[in-house]
Amino acid sequence: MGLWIQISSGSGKPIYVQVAEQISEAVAKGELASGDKLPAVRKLAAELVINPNTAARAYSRLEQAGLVTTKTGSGTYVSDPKLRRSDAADINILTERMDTIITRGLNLGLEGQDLIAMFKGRLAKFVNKKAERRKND
Amino acid sequence: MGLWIQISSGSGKPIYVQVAEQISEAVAKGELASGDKLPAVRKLAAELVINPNTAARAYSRLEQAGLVTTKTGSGTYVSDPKLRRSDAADINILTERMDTIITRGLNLGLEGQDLIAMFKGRLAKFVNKKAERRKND
DNA sequence: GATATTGTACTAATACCTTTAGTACATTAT
DNA sequence: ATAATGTACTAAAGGTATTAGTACAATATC
Repeated sequence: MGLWIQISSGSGKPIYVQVAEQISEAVAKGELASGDKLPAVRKLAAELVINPNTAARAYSRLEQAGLVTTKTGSGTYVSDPKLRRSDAADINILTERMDTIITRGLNLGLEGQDLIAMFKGRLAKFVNKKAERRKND
Repeated sequence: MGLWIQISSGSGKPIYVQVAEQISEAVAKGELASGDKLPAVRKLAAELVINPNTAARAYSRLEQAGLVTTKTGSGTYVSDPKLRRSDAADINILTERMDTIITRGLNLGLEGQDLIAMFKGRLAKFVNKKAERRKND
């Protein structure tokens, strides 16, 4: 597997956020499955030409989100999805973010139906990726 | 109309963002309609006990988003929704944010159907507010 | 026209965030 | 043992964000 992570300096987002987001998305799409090992922080840092500390910070963020498990001396692994249970605070943040999106969409002149259609459309891209992956297993 | 804007110091969000977001949401829900005049920056600043510059910055952000129109010497007014057309860049940002939410939701163990249900649920709160408002007009 | 009201522009200071760098340490794999 | 892994800590440098203060320009009101 080549390294699909792309760092964009003009993105406005910090490097460690970009790395964490792209890994998160890969997990959500099933491109990274439970148990998969992530590159070592020093290796990832070398390939992306960033500081090892920055790579470690991305992993730290992912671990805090419960998405990966780290074992010193062994590596960082995608954690079991069944152990990633959502608590009330997580759901609250999710709904707040939905409200923000809905606010923005409605104020752009979109209708509620448009927003639902968009949301389903984006969601399909995730589910399809997962389905493709299951086929190839 | 009393002042419904609530500033929370522990929110992590800058004051001007909080103000702009709450006004945006009010517009999306129809609590503020096209043509409505917003409080003057100094008046808003005095009521919220913030710096007038901070209030002005919130308005500036809303104007950049096309949500309000400002006339120096006159005031700041909610703009006509029909003039708030969405361009490609706006839609792109919207879909990116949807992807972020979907990523987070799926990684929390939620199913696609759960996310769609949540999204519709949140959207309903906006549409209902608009319907209530139309009734009272 | 005079005055008040409104939004804007500019500077400055403070604080925070990000990134990099360097070093050292504990744990695990080989 | 040796190598490889993640972690912890400090430090410095640079940039950005936020707020505050002051002065200015345009409009409304009389």
